[in-house]
Amino acid sequence: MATVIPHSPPEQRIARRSLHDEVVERLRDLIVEGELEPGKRVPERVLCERFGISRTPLREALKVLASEGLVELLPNRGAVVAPLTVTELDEIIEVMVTLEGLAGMLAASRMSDAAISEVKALHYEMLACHARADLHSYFKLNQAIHLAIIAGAGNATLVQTYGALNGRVRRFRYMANLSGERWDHAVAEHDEILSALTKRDATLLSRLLSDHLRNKYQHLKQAYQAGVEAAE
Amino acid sequence: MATVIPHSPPEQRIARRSLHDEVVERLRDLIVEGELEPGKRVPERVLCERFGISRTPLREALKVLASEGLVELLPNRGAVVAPLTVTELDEIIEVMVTLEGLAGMLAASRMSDAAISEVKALHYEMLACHARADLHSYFKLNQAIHLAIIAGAGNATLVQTYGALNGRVRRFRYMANLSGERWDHAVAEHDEILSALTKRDATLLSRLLSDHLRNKYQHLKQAYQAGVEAAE
DNA sequence: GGCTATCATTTTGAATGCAAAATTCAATGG
DNA sequence: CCATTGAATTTTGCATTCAAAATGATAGCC
Repeated sequence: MATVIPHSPPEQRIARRSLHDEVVERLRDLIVEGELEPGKRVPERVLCERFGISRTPLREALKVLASEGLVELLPNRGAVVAPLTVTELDEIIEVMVTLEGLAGMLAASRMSDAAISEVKALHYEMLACHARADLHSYFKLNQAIHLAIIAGAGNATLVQTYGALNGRVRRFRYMANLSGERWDHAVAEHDEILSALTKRDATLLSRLLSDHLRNKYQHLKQAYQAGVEAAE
Repeated sequence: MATVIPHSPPEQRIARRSLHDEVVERLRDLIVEGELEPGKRVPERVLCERFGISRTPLREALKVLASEGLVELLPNRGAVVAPLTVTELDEIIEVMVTLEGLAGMLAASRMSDAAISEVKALHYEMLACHARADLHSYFKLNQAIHLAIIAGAGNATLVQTYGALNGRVRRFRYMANLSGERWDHAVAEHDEILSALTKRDATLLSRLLSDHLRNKYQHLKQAYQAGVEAAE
């Protein structure tokens, strides 16, 4: 019995999109982009009507998203968009920090020059957004840079694992209203990151990426908790 | 809009087991324990009969397991038990090594004395199995020790993430026929691990756990590739 | 007036049914 | 004899249906 295949086949990805997969993706987007409020119940009926499908593929999609941690299924009581406790958030970030570190370590040696150039291009686009104070585009490019480096590690499992965690926290991370000072600091960190990547300094890149995410989250959390207290 | 809940609720886990969850678990076990051969097609019909259920909950379970990477769904062509390429295996281990390192770092400071004592007990049970050359029980206890340390990190997300990856490779890891020398070495590494944990030396424990997994896999892979070549 | 109990309605969990795609297998032609 | 084609059968994808649980509403009681 061969449990492991000696080397991977070409793996064409032409696979026709099933209705089920379509729904998983669209529903995931709705949740990740924050269009569906966390903690709110999501009756199957309204989603069916929204997507124009029957309950069977919708329920399949809900189970999948539940296993990803994006929705919570209450037995006999339907689905709710999974709320994040700060504890869970801390935990997820802790793991993501580690994975970013791994990505940096690997990407430094494995990324092609072309891929590094692309990151550089994204970086300068991001600087442009910073200069224009275009927060939304800045976030998009920021994410793109991080995902590019993760992908640059050449480890599909890492990409997938990171992606699953990222999906759970992205909603929260977009909430940040960067103060000018913090924003400048984040940009400075990104400069260092790009520099380390260009020099292919694995240890440094790894540390910078980990620290960057830790810092980003630290400030996000402070801002959030200040907001909570102000609201009370 | 509160995206994050300030602190976590008691979170009672009395939830009645739905038929769907039951099937996910049983099917996962069948795959992880190697009872279903990788790469083999799994017609819905035979699984339905095996579990005595209809296709609806079974199909839901298949989608979930597909999202965990344990089965592959070929559109209109059913499910196959996901085969592991050596590339994927390398990737998964790379991530698991990192996560073990994180677990060690955290567990060293966060585990309770009682939890450490339990690990110690498992360790000595494992030594007994080593002495008796009881490989199967040894593997079980080995897994239990690693899972206990991962759990000792006090990070549910880490447990879940590690568990998902572990499920994909466990089948393969059990295949190992440890040579006497390698087995002795693994036991020696475990001694060091227990010592570092007892001393709560985070850095050391982290490094030992990472190295241990890397070594274990390295040898497993060599043995496997030797086996493949011998079979040719 | 407020609270509980009972019943109607809605919603979920799972089985069944139906159409489309894939697989099987036999027959035909080279 | 082997390859190819095409119908019969099986299998999958999704919709529909049915039963059980939960929700909401109304009436009765304190």
